Amino acid sequence: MRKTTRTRLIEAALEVFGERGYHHATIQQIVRRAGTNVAAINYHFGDKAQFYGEVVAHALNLDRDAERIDLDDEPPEEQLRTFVSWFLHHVVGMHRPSSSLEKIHIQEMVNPSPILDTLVETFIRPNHMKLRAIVAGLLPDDATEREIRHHCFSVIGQCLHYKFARPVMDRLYADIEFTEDYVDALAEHIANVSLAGMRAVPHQRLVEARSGKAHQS
Amino acid sequence: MRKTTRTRLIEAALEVFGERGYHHATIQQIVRRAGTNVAAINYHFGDKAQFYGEVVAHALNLDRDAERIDLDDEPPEEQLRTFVSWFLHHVVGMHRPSSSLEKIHIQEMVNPSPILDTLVETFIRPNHMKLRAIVAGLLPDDATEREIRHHCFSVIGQCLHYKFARPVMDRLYADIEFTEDYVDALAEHIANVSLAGMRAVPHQRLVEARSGKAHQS
DNA sequence: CGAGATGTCAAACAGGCGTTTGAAATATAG
DNA sequence: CTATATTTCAAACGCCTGTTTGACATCTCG
Repeated sequence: MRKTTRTRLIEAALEVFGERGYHHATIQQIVRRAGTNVAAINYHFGDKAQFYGEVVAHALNLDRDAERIDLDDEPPEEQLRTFVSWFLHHVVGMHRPSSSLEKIHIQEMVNPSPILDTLVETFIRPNHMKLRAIVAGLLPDDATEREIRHHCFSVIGQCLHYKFARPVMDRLYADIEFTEDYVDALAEHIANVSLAGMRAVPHQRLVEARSGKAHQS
Repeated sequence: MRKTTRTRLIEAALEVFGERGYHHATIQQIVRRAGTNVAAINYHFGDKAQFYGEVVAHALNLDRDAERIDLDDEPPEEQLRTFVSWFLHHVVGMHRPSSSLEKIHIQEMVNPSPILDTLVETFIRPNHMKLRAIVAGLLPDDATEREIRHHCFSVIGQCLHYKFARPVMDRLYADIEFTEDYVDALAEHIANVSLAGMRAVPHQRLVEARSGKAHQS
């Protein structure tokens, strides 16, 4: 049995929404890629917004079945390295084409649509909590919520920069090529910086305590 | 003498382009804020693209006269802390309204227009080179180009994350408030992580050398 | 003053967008 | 097979872009 128009639309829309984002993607582009015409959107999904909602829901279902990283029996440092490498390769998707859900994830970050709430709860928060657990295991036991948060954001921020700042990077340094090996090296660098930052926390507290006393006296 | 329509247009456009970005900003919004009508754009600037070009050029001129950070006689660590704090407060612009040029800088990163080339050469590269000099001073003397670059991107990436990921952060943690004090704390955190990352470089080389030998044997 | 250059404005234009329509094609039942 | 429901399609609609037009107002200077 041939694919229904409905599924062809969803698959085409996954690509187009991933490439252009919700606002920039046009219904024309989607239906052309799906081999049908604009009225099909209205017939099957109502309007563009509802259509986008169903497309994201479909992508989230696909993702549920996808391979997951598991890093349970590794030491915490290795867990972080694995996570960073996975995040850089898959979510940031530098050398191989990343999945459509991850592309939409990126698009929603820079141009949020109402669907972002669902995306955060279903996709982003679980991944964030995974990282949070790793970071909490690397920081001292009495680390505050805020400290854990900040170190998580440091990790993610370093990774995402290579996605968001690509146009600027290419102009600053014309010779960067994001081969698979280079992304591996990037992952190692980011993990090293992050681990060093977390290991330095106890020492920083001493420094702060000292300057705190200096302020008081 | 009252302001000419031309300058009123440029000033209004600086705000609107900074808020919405080039593609999302409409001529209607700009001329309404400037108190004139759409034909003025065509008369004074030709079309929207040329208009945007002159607006950015104007913003770059304004920036030339703006206050600059100078961090010559401070120790390298303090230079980095000053830079991070300045970058977070001004470019990322978290608590007080950032300048229009910096808003446009952010907009162009996520949705590049042809003007990005000029922006990189005139505004971004100089700032990047300033950071590069600081980072080079903090790394070992034999640090490679690539190492310096990566540590620069780690610093900037951590900072910009608080701009680009704000919609997601607000949903992950509803209670974050970006007061001036909090941004100061963020700046300290980012500088700490980055400095720890750079100080760890010699140690990492030992580790790599060892694992390199292990691979060979 | 008053003619010519300069600046402003409301209105219309062309093009792209999402959406709707009504008829034609296809599939599904009785 | 016939009748009914479902799905597809080309065309048109209304809306909002950026752009252009031609008339009108304002300023400049001999």
